[in-house]
Amino acid sequence: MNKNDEVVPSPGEQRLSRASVQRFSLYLRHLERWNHEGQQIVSSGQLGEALAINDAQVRKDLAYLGNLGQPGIGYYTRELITALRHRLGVDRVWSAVVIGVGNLARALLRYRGFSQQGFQFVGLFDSDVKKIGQMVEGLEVLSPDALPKVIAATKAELAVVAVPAEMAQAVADALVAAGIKGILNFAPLTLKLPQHVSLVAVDLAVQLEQLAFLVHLSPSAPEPEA
Amino acid sequence: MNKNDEVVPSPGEQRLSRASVQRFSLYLRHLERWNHEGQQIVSSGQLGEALAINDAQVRKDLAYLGNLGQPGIGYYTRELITALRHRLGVDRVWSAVVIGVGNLARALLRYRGFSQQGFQFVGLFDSDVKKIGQMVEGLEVLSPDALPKVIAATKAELAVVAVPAEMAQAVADALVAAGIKGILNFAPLTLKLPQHVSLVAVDLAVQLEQLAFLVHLSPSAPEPEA
DNA sequence: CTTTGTGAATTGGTTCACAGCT
DNA sequence: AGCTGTGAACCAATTCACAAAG
Repeated sequence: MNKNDEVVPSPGEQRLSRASVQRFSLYLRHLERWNHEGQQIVSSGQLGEALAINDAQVRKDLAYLGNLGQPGIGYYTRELITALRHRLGVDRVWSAVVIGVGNLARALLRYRGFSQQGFQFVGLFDSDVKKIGQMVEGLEVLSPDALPKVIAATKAELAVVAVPAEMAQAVADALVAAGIKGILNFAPLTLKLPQHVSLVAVDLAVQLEQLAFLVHLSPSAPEPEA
Repeated sequence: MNKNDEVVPSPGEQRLSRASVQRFSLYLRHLERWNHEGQQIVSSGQLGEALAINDAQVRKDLAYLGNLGQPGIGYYTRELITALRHRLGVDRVWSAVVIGVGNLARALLRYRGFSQQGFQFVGLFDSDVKKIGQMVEGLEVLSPDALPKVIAATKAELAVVAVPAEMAQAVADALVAAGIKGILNFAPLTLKLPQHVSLVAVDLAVQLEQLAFLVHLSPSAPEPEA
């Protein structure tokens, strides 16, 4: 089959598998640590071992970043990091608002990994009047009424929804109306969003159930094979 | 088509796709709500719409539970719930310990969804001497030294690891040594575990990066097609 | 007529295996 | 020698499409 004109790999955007993007963040984390430890070169085998995946998989993934690999050598750590950050879109600052000031929100706000990766929280909202006005991790808790103004003023593009399930869809609708571009949802329901708003959902109860299930049907006898 | 001997669906364990299990928890959540609202019958189309997936997918998934569907009718909500809970292994109580008493742990402890699904937290551990002895959500914070005893005494099978990355592998090793069967890991690293211990990992920073990436390459123009 | 259950087709993702570069 | 990049093979998951059941 000739492939001259069928699928031209346009230099800007190759097709990249949903799953490989999941791994990009993980590569990045390991690379940043190794870079920090002074390691200047890294191989697909090393990365594969760290993430417990096949080395060919790693090369396939990294090939999406361009031909950064040096045959016989490996990849230059710094170069990979730069390319990954660029590809993931984290080579710039992302502003995010957080709706729902519970323990989960506090955990997120306090986690310094975010600022290291270029995320900053620029607004904190809760409909509980007892919380409004409080300072939490350096931010004042505001009424959700202020959402449109704050989002417009800060140009926040991302939002974290950490409210009870009953309120989550209404909150999401307000966020969409205010022009937010992506939502990280922790509320245990399936949010309905217009397709131009991106969604990542994390349901902690589902994860724990998942684990229970794995244990439930786990090979209880550790096979005596190396 | 005879199916007598080729792939005998042994009543105990059919092969079930990893991905479909991910969805079982989600089906269960919707079904429980609908059941609560008095809906006695549900169709694959309804479930598919709720989770934004194909209806054939739903039927394939549910077929793993046995032939519960009534052609021309749908599924009986109660029956589905019972079967799902049984299959997921959540038709019993699971005991879990939590290591690392930060905001994330508090969020988990406070979330009532867990107890509703049959999860109970029976031990809370932190190596910070300032936290040891404190009461948190009705549990006393203990030193990690007490892990083996508590796990033996409570027969806890699951553990939630919510400690900083530097400590996580050591904590995991201690949990494995104490006989834990599954770990839900929130620390941002890839834990190395013996294969008889199950693992579910949730990395919040990765999820936020994922979202940034989606927005980064999102079709910024909402296509004017219905 | 509605909805299930499921082979067949399709799509997507992973692993293999090796040519080619250093 | 060692390691990358990638077509081909393989495996897994999703969707199609339709026969069978109520």
